[in-house]
Amino acid sequence: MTATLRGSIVSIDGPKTVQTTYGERELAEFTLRVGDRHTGAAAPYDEPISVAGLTTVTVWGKWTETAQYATEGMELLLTDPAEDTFQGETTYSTQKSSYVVLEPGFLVNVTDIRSWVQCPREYYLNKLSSIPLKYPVIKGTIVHEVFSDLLRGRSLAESIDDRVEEAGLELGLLGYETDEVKNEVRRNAASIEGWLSQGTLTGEDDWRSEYTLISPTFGLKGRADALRRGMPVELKTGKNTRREPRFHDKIQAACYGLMLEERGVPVNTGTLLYTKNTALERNEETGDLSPAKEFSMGRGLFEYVVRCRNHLAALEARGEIPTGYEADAKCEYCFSQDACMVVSGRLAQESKAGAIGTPVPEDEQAYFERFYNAIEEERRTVHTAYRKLWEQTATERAAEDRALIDLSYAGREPIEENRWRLTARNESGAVSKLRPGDVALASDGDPVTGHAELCRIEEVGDTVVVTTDEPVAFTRLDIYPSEISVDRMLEAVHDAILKGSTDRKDVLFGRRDPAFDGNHETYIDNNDAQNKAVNMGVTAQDCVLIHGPPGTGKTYTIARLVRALVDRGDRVLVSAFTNRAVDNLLEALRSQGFEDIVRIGTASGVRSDMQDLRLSRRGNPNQQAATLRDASVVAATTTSCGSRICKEESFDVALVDEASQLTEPATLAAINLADRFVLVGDHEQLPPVVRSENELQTSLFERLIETYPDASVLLDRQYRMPQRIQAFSSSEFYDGKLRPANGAVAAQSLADLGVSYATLPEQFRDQVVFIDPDGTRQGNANPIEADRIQSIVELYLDAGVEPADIGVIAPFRAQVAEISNRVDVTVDTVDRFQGSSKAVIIVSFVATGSLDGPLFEDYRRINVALTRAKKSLVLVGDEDALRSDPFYDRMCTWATR
DNA sequence: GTTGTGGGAACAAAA
Repeated sequence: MTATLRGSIVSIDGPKTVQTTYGERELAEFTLRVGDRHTGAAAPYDEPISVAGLTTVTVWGKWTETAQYATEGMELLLTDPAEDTFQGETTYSTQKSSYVVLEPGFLVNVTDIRSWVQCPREYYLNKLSSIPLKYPVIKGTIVHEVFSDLLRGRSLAESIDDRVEEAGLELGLLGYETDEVKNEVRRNAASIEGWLSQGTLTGEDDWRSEYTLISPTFGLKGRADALRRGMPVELKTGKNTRREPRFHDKIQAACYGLMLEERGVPVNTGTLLYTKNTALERNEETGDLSPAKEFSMGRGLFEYVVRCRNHLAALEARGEIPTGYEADAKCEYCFSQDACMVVSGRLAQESKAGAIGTPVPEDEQAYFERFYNAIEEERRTVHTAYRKLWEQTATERAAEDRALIDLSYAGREPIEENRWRLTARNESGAVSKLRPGDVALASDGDPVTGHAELCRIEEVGDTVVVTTDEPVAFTRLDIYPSEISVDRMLEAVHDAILKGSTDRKDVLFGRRDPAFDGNHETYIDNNDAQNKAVNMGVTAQDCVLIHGPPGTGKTYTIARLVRALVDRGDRVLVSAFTNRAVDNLLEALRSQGFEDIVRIGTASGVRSDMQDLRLSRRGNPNQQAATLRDASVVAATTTSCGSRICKEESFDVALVDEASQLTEPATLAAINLADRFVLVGDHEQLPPVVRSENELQTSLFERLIETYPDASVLLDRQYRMPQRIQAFSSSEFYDGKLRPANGAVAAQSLADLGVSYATLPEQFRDQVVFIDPDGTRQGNANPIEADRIQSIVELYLDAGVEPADIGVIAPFRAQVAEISNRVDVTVDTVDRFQGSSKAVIIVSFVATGSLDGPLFEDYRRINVALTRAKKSLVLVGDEDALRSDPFYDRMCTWATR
């Protein structure tokens, strides 16, 4: 147990030089505010020191550099501080065993520390563009996987065959053949195998591969390639014939060493495996044939790592862009020099390497900066979610539905691709936000200090089933907050501004109206707006915005448009935020007889009836690559559009559905890949999902439809709701322009299902009904309201409505659970109901007393709820509470007419 | 104070 002191910085004094009994020494003083729950929460295995009010912390020696980049308001953590009493007050200072950590809540990846040590500017450039599709990278990944397989006892030949085949698509896109790759991997792997077998002979080695480490104290996370006798081992596919490992390679291993020590295991040795070091590459100085280089690591290296991390975290907290001057990088040898200079040149940034080219216009620079900051703000909210892994107790996390705890581990079985399927029982029957297909953290009870493995969920009911690379006897499953969408957004903004054409940017920045050119034809003969939408899509030179309110047949229209574009010879990218929306669109396309589609996505993300279109990464390189390249339609989520596989592709048109639910950068990820784009959405329905409050909340769809109304078309005829139901939505959200497509739609009722209104109580004989059950909100649920909903569902069932035709919508998951326990029909949140509909919809408002809360404040959410019903709509809520808000007041008036 | 989807992370090169 190590004591820690943690607080927010109130003031900073120093660094300064003072005379001590040991001679001249540097010190800096921080005044900290300690003890507040937010800044004072320490890791559970540490002993937090609590101090009321302000306290002084003195840091000595090299820790004083912290004072140079720290600012007031940042958080500071001191481990194992020396306690002193000075003028009656307790003060703290660093001693030999202390670490000073700045902004411990900002989680830095170990690989980011590594690149920061190479050059801070390199770290920044890596954030702007992920590792591209390049052969050395793909080969490196394969060698890593083979290494892991060897540690798990798999045979070399089998592993190489399997792992190379697994990378088929990427290798194919790079123009590589399986055999040449296998040979090269074999050469790398042979040296590892030889070295490994030496260890096995002595029988002393105890191996663990792919070890996930999270550090609450140092604000670090990462996955070590392997541990050998508890010491970190890192694999490098390159060559290093010098005596010493490369410095930044050592740093990477030292990060893992530091995190292992934090868990109470002393670490003094690191190993780097340079797999190109074969007998042919004998070290000239030492004659060494081994690919392995051991080095000793200790306090000095660990402190250096922590100082680098502090510097990085401070710069991020201040929102500054690295210049390269922060460290002593040497630009003349740097492979990234050109990229670095281009970015500095185009964005008018200061950089050690210098700049080339002319800056992009000022409004583009400002745009880049605004979105960069907004995305980084979003990143910090991901970090906050991550931090809750250790700041909250298991019980607290379970109570907030962020984890399933107290599971009983039930066993494991090996499955394909060298993975494991693990099973546990959820005897308490607790529910959580975790859903099948999610990536989660499976642990032995503590995801931070215990053994944890990243997993993918297959099943979460009474039985919990996950798949992992390494087995773990798991008893707990936690939500895993991933930065991937944040990373992809940043990259998309970078690509749009720095690599985008002037034509495209003119439109994005409101400098030129979108152009249309070509002859009009009839594609859809019974709906003018839909036909106009297809025509605009076909004749667009830049972009089209298709506004599709509920039930207006937008999916059908899009599918027709895609076919028209392909008929003309265009290659089309079809995208949306969710897998569900992408698959819906493909369903419409296929129902129109179109099959020339490749679906990109994970096996668990793609709907089962679209799996036949899914392109596996595994397989023959040429074949997989040709399948992708020859497809005239490629479909993927916007996040997948930012993957390195999709980024290699180019399209004539990108068509993005549900575009109003996408942040602007996420939309860019898709449209960056095409010459022209079509956005389809409805900004009167749910907006993008973001945690931070900034420009990410407005979709590109919404911004452009306001800038270029002439490039938009409103699908104004809806096929879903009768006149009575659609009236409120039409007048409140669509200026009264939304109308039923025809008389039959307008007049539809339960009678169409063979249900007689006469069998329902008088009150329910209207298509819109309002019921006030006099319930009380308890937390996010309302049990009395739930009881009433149960009886209403039974009324409709008794009248002859099929269970599959009834849906219940509630604003909160707690109420969804409450109602689900009572009825046997679909019950879900508004957010999850968007895109679907039911004959009978019952809406539970939950709120009583007042309508406080963002869920009720966003009227678009209600628009979604009210427009899901095809025949009958029942609103259940506290009329007094609802009438306290003018919008809900109008809703009640409409419903109680 | 609340809703929600993505997809794990780390993969290379060298004066």
